[in-house]
Amino acid sequence: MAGISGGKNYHHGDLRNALVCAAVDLATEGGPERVVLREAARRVGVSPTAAYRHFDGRGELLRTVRAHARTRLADAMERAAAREPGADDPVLAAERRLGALCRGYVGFAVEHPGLYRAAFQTVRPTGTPVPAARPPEAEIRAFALLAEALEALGRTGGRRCAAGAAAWSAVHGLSLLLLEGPLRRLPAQRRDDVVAATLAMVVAGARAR
Amino acid sequence: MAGISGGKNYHHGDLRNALVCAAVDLATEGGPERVVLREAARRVGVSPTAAYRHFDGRGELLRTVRAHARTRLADAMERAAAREPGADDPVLAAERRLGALCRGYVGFAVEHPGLYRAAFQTVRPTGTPVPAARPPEAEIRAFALLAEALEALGRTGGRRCAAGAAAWSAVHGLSLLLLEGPLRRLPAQRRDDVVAATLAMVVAGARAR
DNA sequence: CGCGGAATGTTCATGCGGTCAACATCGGGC
DNA sequence: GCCCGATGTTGACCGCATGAACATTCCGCG
Repeated sequence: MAGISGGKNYHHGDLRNALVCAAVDLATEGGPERVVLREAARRVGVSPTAAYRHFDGRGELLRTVRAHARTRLADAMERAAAREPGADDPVLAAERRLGALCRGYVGFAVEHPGLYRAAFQTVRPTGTPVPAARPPEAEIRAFALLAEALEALGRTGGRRCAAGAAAWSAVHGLSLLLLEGPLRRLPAQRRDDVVAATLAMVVAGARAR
Repeated sequence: MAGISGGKNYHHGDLRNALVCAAVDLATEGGPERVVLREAARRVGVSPTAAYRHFDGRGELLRTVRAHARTRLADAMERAAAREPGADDPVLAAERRLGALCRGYVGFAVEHPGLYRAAFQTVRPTGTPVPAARPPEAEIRAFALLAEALEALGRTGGRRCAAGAAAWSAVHGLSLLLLEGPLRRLPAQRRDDVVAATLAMVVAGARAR
């Protein structure tokens, strides 16, 4: 795993970065709950408390992983959309793009379950204060991509955000049901059926608007 | 909280039950991650290890809470559907029922965030073996309710399960985004918009089938 | 009626994780 | 060349899960 952000160069050289990479690996392997300070430090070969020079604690480490994971998710969606063949009909093209983005979303979730869960699971580990209020989903590119695709699909009834959130709900819920919910361990065939049905619902919802 | 299942009557009298109730309370207050053996035991006034006479460990306690939460969710959905006025047109009635079930679902999630999360969050606490494979979503009444409502709505193209899962994905994803996802802290007005948009998508998906 | 085993709880101990305070070390600027 | 601050380390404390050994209580059987 290459460096993620700029780094220092003192004793270790690049501890913050190294810890983030280790933490991302941990999340990839076992989801956010396995992102554990001591283990990250261990993997980097440093004492547990060293991390406190770079992070406010486990919480901030997790938040950093989350940002990373969200970026990778959006990248995966864009790659999926880029692979999608274009179409002459702009509406058809827009529908295809929407579908491809959704498939990219769910595909990422299925391929990197741990990382995906880390991207959204906002479970504050016991007694953490509620974070400051921010404009809701502004910084989440995955959402923006869906909302844009829906907008391109035509009249979203002035409710661009709501429509985007609906589509997002569908792919997010599907991903979680498949990953850690009751649909995990669904045979591949039926899983594809479910994914197809959900995509159909999303597209139908966009059309019907 | 009244008893949930049959109980013993030895030393404590009804320890298993008392522990389950305490655990459900904990989940209600702070979600599954706050369902912690020691605290449940503390609340019941018993030593931590006493719980091991009744549960295999924290995991089983959580599973019990989960079953309880799922039942309550389905109950809430049925209550919501029962409150919904009927309609002469059977299709309209079916659509109304589907909508009511979905609102009941999301409403339960919003009203009892912790319990709702406990109902589905299947995060095994580090290194638990994968549970035995079972018929996927058989025992989850919430899902069955949605699938039935969709079926009543007409031709589900032989893909009853898939269609149900799609609807389920939508309400589940919506609930989680609202609860612990990036949509939490959305002002009430916009939240209603998002819920409405999602329901519209579900119904449109059912129509378009 | 009373005894003995099983069911139920308790105490003690181990190991892991988060976090803090005090201490050690290194590196670069003066 | 020295000193301060940035970076790490040690040691300690606390909560949690869990297992082993021990204590207590109940209940059925003789």
